[in-house]
Amino acid sequence: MKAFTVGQVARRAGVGVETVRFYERQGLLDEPERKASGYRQYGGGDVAVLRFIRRAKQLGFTLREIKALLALRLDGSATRSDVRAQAAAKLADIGAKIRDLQRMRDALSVLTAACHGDGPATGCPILEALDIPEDDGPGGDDHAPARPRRTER
Amino acid sequence: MKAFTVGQVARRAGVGVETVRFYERQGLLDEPERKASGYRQYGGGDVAVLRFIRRAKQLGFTLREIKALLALRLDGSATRSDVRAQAAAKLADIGAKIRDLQRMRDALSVLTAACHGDGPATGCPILEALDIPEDDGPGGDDHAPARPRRTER
DNA sequence: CTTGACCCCGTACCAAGGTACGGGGTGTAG
DNA sequence: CTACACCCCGTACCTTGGTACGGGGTCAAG
Repeated sequence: MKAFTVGQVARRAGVGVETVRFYERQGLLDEPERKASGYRQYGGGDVAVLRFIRRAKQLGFTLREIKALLALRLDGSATRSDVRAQAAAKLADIGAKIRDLQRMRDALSVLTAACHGDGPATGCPILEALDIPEDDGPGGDDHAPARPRRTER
Repeated sequence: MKAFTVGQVARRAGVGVETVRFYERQGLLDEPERKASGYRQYGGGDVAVLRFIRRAKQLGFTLREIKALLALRLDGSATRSDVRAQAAAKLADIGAKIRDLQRMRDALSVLTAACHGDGPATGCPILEALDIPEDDGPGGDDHAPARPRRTER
């Protein structure tokens, strides 16, 4: 029977010892058996779980979501469509992030293209585009947080 | 001379009062004049800076980077290419993030496509792909952190 | 002069995902 | 027996970008 210490299991999974303890505290990894000395004793399954966590993290899942996936894995009544639902949600999530970033990139590259030459930074279109002149009109309270507010004195 | 209180400047810029104080602490916003009572007094330029910060955040700049951009804006010796350099770095940064997310998305959608039917979750390709069998070979210490380590006992 | 909305300050707290520290016990090779 | 590496535990700390809290002062209207 192979039994690993926390350091061995960490090394096999490619994470740090503190991380293993952290995952245990977060409920991602079951509390292992202990030796008489109090040392944690892990088996091959624990290495698999740690690697699972690593891969899922690489796919963009949060620890909270990974915890749910691990629960599905052990839940006999869970179906594939449960797993697919998680994956689809994460795909939507990733897609939204990609679109956000693409919008940022496009806006910024337009600005960068408009900024040529080597004059003083003061007139640079990038800074100018950011530097919005003060809109002092009477309806100028755009984007104000939704909280109690008096009329401006 | 228009002088605003912190609440007024916050409302005009579309941020919270606490956020204005926070930006001041972070050095993004200069410490304003004070009235005898200690109340901060802002002018139109401060509103512009706060709006600048908002826009730059939308473009994906961190507060640290925005601080640098604000410094460039005021630095007479800064050139447009200084600004372009910042923008280019951020573009590279955003591009890298997009590619990371695209890789995640592709990997996950391949898995999702492979998981069909409605059987027990146990056999689902998504979970199986994550659940890496233990590679117990002699060279099996991949991805170990670079720190002092004894040979495995 | 009271009320209510606003302002002051410092400090604590939130999410996420760990990392580090310090004081102590264990395990084993030499 | 002595090293030395490893393990235990709890707690504090880190990053980013704020948000919340509590106790107190200020300002303008009624």
